[in-house]
Amino acid sequence: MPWEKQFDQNHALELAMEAFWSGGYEGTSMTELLDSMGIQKGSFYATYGSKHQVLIDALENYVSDRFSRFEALLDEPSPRTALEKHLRMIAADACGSGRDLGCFVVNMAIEQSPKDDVIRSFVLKTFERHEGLYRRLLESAKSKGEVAAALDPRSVARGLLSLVIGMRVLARAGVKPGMIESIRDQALKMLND
Amino acid sequence: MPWEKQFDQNHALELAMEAFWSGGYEGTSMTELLDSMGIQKGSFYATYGSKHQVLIDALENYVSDRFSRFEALLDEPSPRTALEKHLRMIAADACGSGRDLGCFVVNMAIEQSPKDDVIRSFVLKTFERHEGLYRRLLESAKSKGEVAAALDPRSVARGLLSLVIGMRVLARAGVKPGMIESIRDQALKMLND
DNA sequence: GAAAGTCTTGACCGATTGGTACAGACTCGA
DNA sequence: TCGAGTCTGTACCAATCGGTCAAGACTTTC
Repeated sequence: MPWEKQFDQNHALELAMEAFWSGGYEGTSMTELLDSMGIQKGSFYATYGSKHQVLIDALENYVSDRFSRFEALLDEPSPRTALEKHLRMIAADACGSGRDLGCFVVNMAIEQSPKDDVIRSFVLKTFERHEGLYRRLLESAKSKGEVAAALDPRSVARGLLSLVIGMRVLARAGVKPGMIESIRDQALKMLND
Repeated sequence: MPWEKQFDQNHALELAMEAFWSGGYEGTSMTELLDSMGIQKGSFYATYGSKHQVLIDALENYVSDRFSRFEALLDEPSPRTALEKHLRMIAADACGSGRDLGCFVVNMAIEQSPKDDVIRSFVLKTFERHEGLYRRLLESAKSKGEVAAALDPRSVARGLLSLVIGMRVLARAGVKPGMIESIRDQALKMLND
């Protein structure tokens, strides 16, 4: 049939994600959002339905993109090394150019979890998934003798998750890289007991 | 002179704090804010000047209230026990009735730090103050032989801060108490190396 | 080339935003 | 008792909020 869309839907969604990530959901007005996406109101509502739906779509894209890389860690030969690499990467992210963005999921956990059930359950699911990844890596490392036999994978996984979340909050708040590096070191130390 | 204020200024500020804490700054409209405070627009602007100023005042009250209790830990005979008590208290808070509030400072770090310089520097100062408290407690514990001589107070202090921040984020997101307890246990373990 | 169908544009909507202004209620000192 | 001075309640403000809709631009199919 006639006339393809004049803009790249996925690309516009990506731009929407960046806008929400940096400015928050309520903090990003439709005007700002449309400017960021480079499309008009009509196209927006025809394509995505609502501001809220775009937030959901953007969040899902964000998470699936991140996790596709995270979960590749499970295939690496040394789970401990993989986990260490992951932690270093997260810390590097929290010092890099986008450091004051923090983590999109964490930002939404704070802003929207208490008022929006859809966001809340998505955020909770994502945190559980992240914890589960850490736990499986730790279990695997344990079975290979790469970490102490006494280590409790579930508890350490949760500790790592909390540490990483805190790191992202601090990065968005604007702390200096030295702070992030200390936290990374503590995260690595957590694998030792 | 004439006519005292018909409402308790400090009490109204306390109510404003609760509103911002739960709903965020931009997420709390003037209408909601005034309803929460139980006063009228005229009184509000005559007394506090602006919505923004009330946020600052509320944040400062929140922090000074919390830290007056936190810093009392420095006077306790056993710094390690004091720190452990503090961590248990924070964890209990994150499981208690106000668990889905999270931490007001953390919430504002996410929402306003990147857009508001006043908030940003206040938040950073507060995080540094919190880190400093942990560090002093750890130094004191170290000098008393309550923690290992090899422990790096600065690094561990930063790890604890990050862990606690993560805990509050997770609590606001709505995780089950078991998660919080695991994180608390990891925080306590961090004192052991 | 005309009909059919999809896309973009921008005018428009009522509601709500944070903030101002002022009339009137009130309490004080003289 | 009567200003003087302060507080409260509310009408009002322009601006912006998220969202709708119809007119027209455009590409395709017949």
